[in-house]
Amino acid sequence: MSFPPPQLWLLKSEPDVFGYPDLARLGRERWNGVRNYQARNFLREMRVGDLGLFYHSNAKPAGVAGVLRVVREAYPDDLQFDPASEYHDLRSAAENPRWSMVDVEAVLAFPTILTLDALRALPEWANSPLTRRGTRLSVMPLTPEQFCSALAAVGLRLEDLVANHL
DNA sequence: GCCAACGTTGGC
DNA sequence: GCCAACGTTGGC
Repeated sequence: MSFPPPQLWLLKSEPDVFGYPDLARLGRERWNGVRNYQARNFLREMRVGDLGLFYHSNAKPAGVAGVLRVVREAYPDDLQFDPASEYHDLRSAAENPRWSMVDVEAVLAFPTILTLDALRALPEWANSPLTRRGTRLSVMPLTPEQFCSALAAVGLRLEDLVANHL
């Protein structure tokens, strides 16, 4: 794999608002609207080339729908200064923006949704904020074991992902 | 700095 | 639609 090795992430979105198929159609999009400091800090750690799982929350079924890649590192979230947006933040100053976004591109749609139940069945995911009760973090780092076990659970291999889609 | 009230997340 | 769990706000 390339050097430095990419960091791995999981990013949640509600598919009724923006789902993996929307990203696949657009090719590339801003990941904006994150309004939680811990999640924002993870966005700021992302580097071009990092890979992420696109997770559908508040969905039937909830689960991972595809793989994405970071194509632009953190810069000010456009919506915080948009009065028409529900993500408008009056307390965010233009000279010191409070919220960040990255740009991501679609890499690969999972052949089927990897459901939350299926993730819970994977030992690698036992301690993830995703599966732990009561945590609502919308952007989180993944271990290589978590990432690869999720791929494997839908019949994908990291080598194939790298060879065919990156 | 405490903490009650409130708003949001997100599975069910 | 319910509601548990959590983060944020704001009075004190």
